[in-house]
Amino acid sequence: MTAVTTRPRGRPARTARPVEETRSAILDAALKLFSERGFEGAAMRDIAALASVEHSLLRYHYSDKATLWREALSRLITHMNAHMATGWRATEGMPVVERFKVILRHYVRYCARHPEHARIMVQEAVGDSDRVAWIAEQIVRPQHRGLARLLQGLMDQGHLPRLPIRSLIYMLSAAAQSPFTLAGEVRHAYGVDMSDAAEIERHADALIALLIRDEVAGPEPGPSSAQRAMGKTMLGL
Amino acid sequence: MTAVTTRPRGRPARTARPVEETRSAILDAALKLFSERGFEGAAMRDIAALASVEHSLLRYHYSDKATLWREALSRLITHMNAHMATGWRATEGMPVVERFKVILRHYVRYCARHPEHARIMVQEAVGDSDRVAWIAEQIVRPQHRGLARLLQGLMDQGHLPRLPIRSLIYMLSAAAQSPFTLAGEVRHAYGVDMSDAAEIERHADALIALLIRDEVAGPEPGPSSAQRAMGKTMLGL
DNA sequence: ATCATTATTGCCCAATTGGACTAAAATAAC
DNA sequence: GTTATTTTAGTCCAATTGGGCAATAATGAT
Repeated sequence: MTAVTTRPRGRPARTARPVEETRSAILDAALKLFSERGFEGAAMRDIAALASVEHSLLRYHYSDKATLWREALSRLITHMNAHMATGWRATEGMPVVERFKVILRHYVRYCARHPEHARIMVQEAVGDSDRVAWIAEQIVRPQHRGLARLLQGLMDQGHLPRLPIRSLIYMLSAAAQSPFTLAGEVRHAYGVDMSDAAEIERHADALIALLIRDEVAGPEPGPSSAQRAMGKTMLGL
Repeated sequence: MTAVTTRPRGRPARTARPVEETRSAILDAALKLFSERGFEGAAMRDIAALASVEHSLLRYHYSDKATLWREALSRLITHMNAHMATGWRATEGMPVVERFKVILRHYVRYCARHPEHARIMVQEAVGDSDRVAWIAEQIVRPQHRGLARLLQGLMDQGHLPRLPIRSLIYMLSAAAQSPFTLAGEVRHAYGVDMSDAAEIERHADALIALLIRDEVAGPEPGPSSAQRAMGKTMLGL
């Protein structure tokens, strides 16, 4: 009565999927559930199910839950670095303001495509779990270092108000991420889908326009600040 | 053998604490743990322990976990409304820019004192739980309605660039909340305690200066935009 | 004084959790 | 072909989970 058609134990006949693909599927699933439910809330078995794999396999490839989390985030960082690096490289010779605008837009697009990123940051940035320390060391510090230099340059040239750099960095990145991190809320409150490409660009435009408010050019007496502000936005960015 | 000194079942002798205080302690604990670990991650028993109460009592006062969550958030909203209302009332006659600055500072202080608020918004703004819908209806929509009118006025008078209102609201509130929501990260990455009063005011200054960049006054030719930006910040806000 | 209601605890349960261990097929090494 | 290694699945376990329920002291009503 116990064994009628119980599937035999070990490795199944279909090893069509190469190992790396399996590992990647596991990390994808882990990232998704960790970001949606937090570390404790994400069950290993659910991650396994999402990756179409038995839950014991997670422990085979990644020795425990904390390791799985770290591996998933490591891969995310690698992707982010790759994405942002193209932005920095592509603008190497540019005047600093133009460069900043391009990089901002790049960043907004990344936030839109990877809302898990910001969500995990928020979920973990509390208490004293090892994970906060890991994030601060692996992600926040390197990222902020590069950004701080760029922002300092912009302030020195008067393209940005002279604010405490740390505040500026936090305001800037939060402003970039916010509508995507809160995409569910936006959908319910406004009926708008923030994964739509047009919405993404609109938000990038808005962020850039909020931060950089250059004069049109030259020393002409200039119109009222109201008219200036309006004209600016009409230009697209 | 089973019963040696087993405490008798029912209500204990010490009913020193009035009921309302118990209920309030439960909501405090619930808010704290929901914000730190998310809905699924927060265990009823842990909430109970934090409120120094047996876990069955939660089910007596609030029939189930979802109800407890809703009650905790309702009380949070009430507090927020009360806090912000004083800001709005206190500035009723003021010119719109000054009013905006005071209200912004008010909001930053609220964010600093109640980082749970933003953290819960982020954790829930995903998927299609009933909780997202509840938040959008109860919190986001009313709050944004009031803010939108104020921002529209500021744009019309040229104190803010003319951006899509929705984007502006999300950028603005995220920028206000960010360093407090991520306080753990800030502590690890910068060694700074964002609950410190001076840091709170510094961040409020930064936010205000980033958003409002009025001319000093009058139509004099004016210094370079670099000098202007610098002078501005030196003024405090 | 008696009785109903309120506020609280202790104990029970079925389901779920992270993890340990075992079984076995696929693959590579010889 | 045999053997070792890699990769997978199934089973068992102790702990924890949300929720159900009975017991009982405090409080209030009569």
